[in-house]
Amino acid sequence: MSSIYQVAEMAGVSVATVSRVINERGYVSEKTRLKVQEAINILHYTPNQAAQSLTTSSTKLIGLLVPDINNPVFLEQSKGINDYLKEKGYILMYAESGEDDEEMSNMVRRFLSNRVDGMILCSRDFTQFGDMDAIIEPALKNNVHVVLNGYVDSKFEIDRVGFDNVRGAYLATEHLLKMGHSSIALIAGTDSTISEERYRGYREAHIDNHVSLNPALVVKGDFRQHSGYEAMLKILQMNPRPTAVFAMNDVMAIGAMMALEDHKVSVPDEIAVAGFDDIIWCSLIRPRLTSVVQPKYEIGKKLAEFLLSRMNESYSGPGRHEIFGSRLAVRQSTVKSEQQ
Amino acid sequence: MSSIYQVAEMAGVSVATVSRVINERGYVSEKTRLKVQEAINILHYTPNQAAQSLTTSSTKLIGLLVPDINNPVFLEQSKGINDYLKEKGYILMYAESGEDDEEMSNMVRRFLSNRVDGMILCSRDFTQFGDMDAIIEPALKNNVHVVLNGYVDSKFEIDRVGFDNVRGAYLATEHLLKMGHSSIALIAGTDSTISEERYRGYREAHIDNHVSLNPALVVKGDFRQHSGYEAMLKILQMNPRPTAVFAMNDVMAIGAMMALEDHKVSVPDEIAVAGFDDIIWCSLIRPRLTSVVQPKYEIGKKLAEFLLSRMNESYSGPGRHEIFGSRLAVRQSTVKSEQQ
DNA sequence: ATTTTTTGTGTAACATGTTACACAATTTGG
DNA sequence: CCAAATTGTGTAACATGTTACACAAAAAAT
Repeated sequence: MSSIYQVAEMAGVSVATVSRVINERGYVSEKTRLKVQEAINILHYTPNQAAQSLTTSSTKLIGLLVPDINNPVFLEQSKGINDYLKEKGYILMYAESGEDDEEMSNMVRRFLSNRVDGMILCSRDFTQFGDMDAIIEPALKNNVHVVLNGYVDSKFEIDRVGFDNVRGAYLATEHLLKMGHSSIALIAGTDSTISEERYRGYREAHIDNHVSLNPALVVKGDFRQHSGYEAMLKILQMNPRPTAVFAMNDVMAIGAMMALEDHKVSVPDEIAVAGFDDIIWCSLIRPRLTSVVQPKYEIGKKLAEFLLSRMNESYSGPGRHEIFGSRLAVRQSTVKSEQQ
Repeated sequence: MSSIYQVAEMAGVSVATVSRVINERGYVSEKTRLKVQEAINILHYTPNQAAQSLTTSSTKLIGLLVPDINNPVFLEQSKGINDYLKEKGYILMYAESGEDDEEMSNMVRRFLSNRVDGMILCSRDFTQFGDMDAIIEPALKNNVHVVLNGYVDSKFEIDRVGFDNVRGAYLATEHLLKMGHSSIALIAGTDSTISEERYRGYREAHIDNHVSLNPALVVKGDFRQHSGYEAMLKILQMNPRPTAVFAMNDVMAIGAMMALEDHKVSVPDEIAVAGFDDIIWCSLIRPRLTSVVQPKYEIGKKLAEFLLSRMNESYSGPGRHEIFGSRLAVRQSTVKSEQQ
């Protein structure tokens, strides 16, 4: 790999001059500039970002940690982050943590070791980590800013971007109630703040609409497709059988729909189904899946925005907490054909 | 950000000793080791990878360039790459090029500037770039290895991993012919090697099965969903109307199916549809989409494998070219119910 | 007890850039 | 035409690590 010294030698100038040419800083005569430029081209020289960042102490690198790259939710969020950051000259360093405590800590350390200028951590639920603060402390103590997507109680002043899960679940449940269902099964996710909040929305909608809650209607899943399938099998056994199902995320809702298909139960005529997240699959599957719309792209963008404003110190106050609102996309899976 | 000097000072030893503790190299007494370890913990010190890579001239970073992170094909491929590389201690630097010449060149330069140890470039079709060699030359001239996913004529000895498009298209077409269709419309992609090859498979299957080709049945798309929808509208106008459609990728096939749905044409009874890539959506949509299976994950893995073998010099011969074989996943979209 | 070997630690050079400062060559102004 | 201002270039220090080499202390061998 060629270095600035080789370029300097080939051009017959000092390294300082080469640096000036590259960074277009200070005085350089046209004649010299051309000589240097030519040497650079011949050697295919590119400045070593590592060495560069030693002096400038900025790498233009942002660490992004997501639990699962394959999950459409995080994917779209990443897209929002990437679009915003790329434009500002930053480049992303992706890493997958798989909702694992240890792994998460490792990747944060790895980011620090690469001297990222900042990092964005995403998780379905940070509360599961015994001590989230311990994970991010190394970053903060070294003045590397961190923003979070999700739920945390932190003693640090940290920016977070979240989503109004209570309201979202409320909307979906209310919609089902308004469609005349009074027995709505719930496919829940793993124990987490996110699940709790979505449950709360489900609950409140019942209360506000004077429909009594039946704990027997709650079946637990793990946010993955297969668990949705399994949960639906259990629901089909129930007696009396619920006429509607609300799944805490789309992937489980889709699993549930597959179970219904396999058992020749028609959606929405016999059982209506609603999901959460509004991933792209909702419009692909038939009947199309009613779902709570989460502005994933915008959430990503906001995360990036928060981070950058911290980094360039245009903001340095207490931890901000932006909660994005919900909207329900009503589709075929909850609207009987004669009602359409 | 704390440095090795601060650790050394706090522990009352020299930087060399701290370095020894961190890298577990050379002799260090237990007592000293503990003192240093403690200082590291207090300061939350992490070695600066940038400085480290200055001396070791290895960053453990691999650049990965894909045209579109949102495309399920590249996504799964990335997963294969990531899984393989992560295990070996490498970390990925993702970048999106959007099938753009300029952008691609930029990102390669960016990778070099970050002194990646190697890079993997993916494209649907490299031939579209006027001079692909010019893009990768800076890397190769600096001894940074490059592997490609796709089609290129290069003067360099470069490893490539591809897929047998001719055979894949042949299988899909043959299947449709065997199902009794003699008039099969083709939704083609943008002009590219990939399209040419898939066309060749379509053509050869016709010839081998003694069915005459009808150029009027070919409609051009751009590999995106909407173009599949539009193409299908044109196909529906044809007279006589074809009884089957083969789309050069799944995304277009799905667009086509949506058009058929909107026009209440039943699949596969009135028109059979087959796609290419076997993305996850094939199993989500109804009827399930018959598609050519591309071992995306394995292709990603192979790319990573090729790269690493070049990097650690366990291989340094001429450019390898691995072509993965095809298989057809037959699903509902091409098999009439009474035949099931 | 002396020599040899092993263990433990520090000094200084190097990897690749940036940049403050010094100095020389031009150009400008009176 | 000479002082002042501007322009052009080099030297050397610094950023943060690794490591060869030197040297001292402790342990083992004779």
